[in-house]
Amino acid sequence: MLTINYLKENPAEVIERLKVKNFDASKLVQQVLDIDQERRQNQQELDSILAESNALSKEIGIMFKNGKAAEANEAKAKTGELKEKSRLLTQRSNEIDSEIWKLLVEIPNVPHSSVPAGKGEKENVEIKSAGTIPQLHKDALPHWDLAKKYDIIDFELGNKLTGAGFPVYKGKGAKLQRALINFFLDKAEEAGYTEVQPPILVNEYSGFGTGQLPDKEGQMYHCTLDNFYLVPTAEVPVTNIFRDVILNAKELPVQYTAYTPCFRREAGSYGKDVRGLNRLHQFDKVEIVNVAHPDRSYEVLDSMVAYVESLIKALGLPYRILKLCGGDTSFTAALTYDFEVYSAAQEKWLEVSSVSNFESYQANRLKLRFKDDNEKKTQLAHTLNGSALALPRIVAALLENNQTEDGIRVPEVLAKYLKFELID
RNA sequence: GGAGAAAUGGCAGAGUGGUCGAAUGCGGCGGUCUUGAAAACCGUUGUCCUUCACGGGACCGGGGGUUCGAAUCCCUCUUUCUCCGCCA
Repeated sequence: MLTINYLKENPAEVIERLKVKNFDASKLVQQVLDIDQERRQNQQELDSILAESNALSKEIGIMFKNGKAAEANEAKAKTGELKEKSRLLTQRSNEIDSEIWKLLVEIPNVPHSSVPAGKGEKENVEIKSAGTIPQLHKDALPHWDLAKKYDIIDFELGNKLTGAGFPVYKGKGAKLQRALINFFLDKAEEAGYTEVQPPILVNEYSGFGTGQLPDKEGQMYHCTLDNFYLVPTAEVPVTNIFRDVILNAKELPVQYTAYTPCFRREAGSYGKDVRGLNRLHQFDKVEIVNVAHPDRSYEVLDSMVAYVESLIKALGLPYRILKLCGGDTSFTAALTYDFEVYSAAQEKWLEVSSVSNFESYQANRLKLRFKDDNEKKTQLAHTLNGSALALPRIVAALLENNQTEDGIRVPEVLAKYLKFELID
């Protein structure tokens, strides 16, 4: 969430820039400012009451020590009124805090000044397009048919075990998954990321920290008995490693990578785009997470974009990079680049990565701060993350684009992870 | 799952109702000394809210309570450790 101080200092700017996200913040911002005014006044009153009562208690203690019990008991009588006052002020203070909190979580992150206005996908700006779209032979098949033909992914079986959107990878299909995960993790390590294996169930504090809760509750699978959520992305557990943490400025940027399965309910998204691997309830993904100094977070974002691009290039897939418009940029992000690869048999661009700078929006929820050795104050850090990469659509594109009459060629970079060059 | 013990500052570890935000040691930072380093010595060393500032307030695992006053007493939750049971 945005900090109150930021809202207080730049109310007009916040309102103006949120229009790019098609969000009218004017009312919310005003409400926050009004309540904050009250909060401060309330706090001051409470503090002075407490100061008075602290002083009185101290005096009473000294009186008892000096054997002046009668005086002490007299003084005690005076405390009743102070207690009642402080009780009321404390109660009001709690109410105010929760009111402010409710308002703040409803205000989206302010988009970066370079984010174009726009309502949806169509207004996203293509900033780069590269690679060659392959000419497929005339009997070329979409990946779901290839999966069946070579018996590498079984959608019906997953349907039997769990339900739609939970495929079973078999034989060379399973090995391809494993190879991709290892390839992505090894590359991330080379790029300076530390590998972590986080839990894939998280508590509600973690869900809140990265912004999935409270508003996107319905996107996650919820284990109600223990109140845990299945992670929709490794971003959640990995970023929450830094919840309530104060880093030393020298440690920045911190770079973590993790492979996890990801679980998404995808409620309400049935229909045309969900065939085969295009949209699943469970999928594998390697994520990269950065915690950066505010002054350098956009450099870090650029480096992440370059890194993700290098992965897609290495796999030999045609791709394009989009800068998302305001309407498509998520609630919590300030700036997002999407990567899409071209899946030649479906003749479709598939989103395989989303790289975002959240600036201090998540950090404020997480209380993730850093401190310079020679500075007294702590400062909120910036958080960034990106898929590097999500497997299913990469697999879909690889299968479709690399199909030949003899079988499906496997990218050369995976050679050291696989004992075969052809899926046949 | 059952029984018991514990949770204090970066770490270790005092503190069982009153000037305790908290002794002491280690570590960190600054300094003296040194050609440099070590040792020794001196100083400093948590977070948050509020205030232009002085100052004030909150925090000793989380929440609640008792009391004029709580790190200290009570309730509750969480976590850790030990023992038993179960188990990959």
